[in-house]
Amino acid sequence: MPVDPHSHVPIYEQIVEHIHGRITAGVFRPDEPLPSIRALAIELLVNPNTVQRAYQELERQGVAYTQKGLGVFVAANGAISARSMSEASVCERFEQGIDLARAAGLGDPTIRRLFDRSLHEVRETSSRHSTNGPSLPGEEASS
Amino acid sequence: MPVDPHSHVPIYEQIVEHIHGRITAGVFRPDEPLPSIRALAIELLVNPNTVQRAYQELERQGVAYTQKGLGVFVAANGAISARSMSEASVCERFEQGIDLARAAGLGDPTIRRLFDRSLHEVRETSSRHSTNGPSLPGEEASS
DNA sequence: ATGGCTGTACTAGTAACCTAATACAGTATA
DNA sequence: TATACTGTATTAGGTTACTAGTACAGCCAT
Repeated sequence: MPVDPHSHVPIYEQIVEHIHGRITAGVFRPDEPLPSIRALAIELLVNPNTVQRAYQELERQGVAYTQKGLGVFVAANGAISARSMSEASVCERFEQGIDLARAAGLGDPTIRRLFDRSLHEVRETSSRHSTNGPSLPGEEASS
Repeated sequence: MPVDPHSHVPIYEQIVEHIHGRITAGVFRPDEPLPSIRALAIELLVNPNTVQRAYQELERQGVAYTQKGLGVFVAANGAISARSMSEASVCERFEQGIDLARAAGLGDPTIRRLFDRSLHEVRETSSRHSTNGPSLPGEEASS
């Protein structure tokens, strides 16, 4: 449950990005159901309305589709869509950091050094996310 | 005026990070005055109260100090403080991106590829920030 | 058909961030 | 002293994100 209520990014967006990651990683496969709104709300200690909003966003993106009374399912091309959305989110964060660094007059070598430092720190602190399995088959084929 | 009212990060924090960058880059030097609250509010098209909040935060961090009736000035060790705060902000963004990427099952090579792509894209789009001069003496000495 | 799931919809309330307007206090200069 | 800058403080109002509670509607198994 990687949701941080104190983050500046809205919870529903965190959920959307979380689902993107799960689909990209192959945890949720096309035509398989996502966790029910209520179940995920309980798991994340979040209001069901917040989860619903996230699922609406996923449907708007074409990553998922809804069958009333049955649940929300991963779309046929959901894996591809989710992958590109995931990469976009990642790059967005990277670009924000790079913008900040450039504004501070930092050069590319320094920026790369900071990135490497972050890469190593996250490795040490990566004892969270992944509620069902700590080791997953890491997809390794960038477009 | 790099302030984005539509961003999820509060305007006052954007201002704080902006000032950090200016001090780190040597635009604002120790014991020199920062722009007045009202002047910066006009420049950024923002409410003076928002700028005041940013300046309060800078003072709380020890980056700046206030002399009532005179203005807000860069602290003696403001450059060092601002530099570390800038780097922390940059790394925070990087770590957010890395967390997202790992949650999507992406491996280090892919993550580095995305980072390089971001680095190049920002270079092309870097025709903003820096209100007074496009080229500044780039500090190049990381701790 | 009843019960238990699913998603959907609506209203109300809270908190954070920001805006707006105003008033006050300290400092410098003419 | 008057003026014009500085920062400070207070009150009110708006928007967004989220919470909370409730009610409704579709699907399915018993």
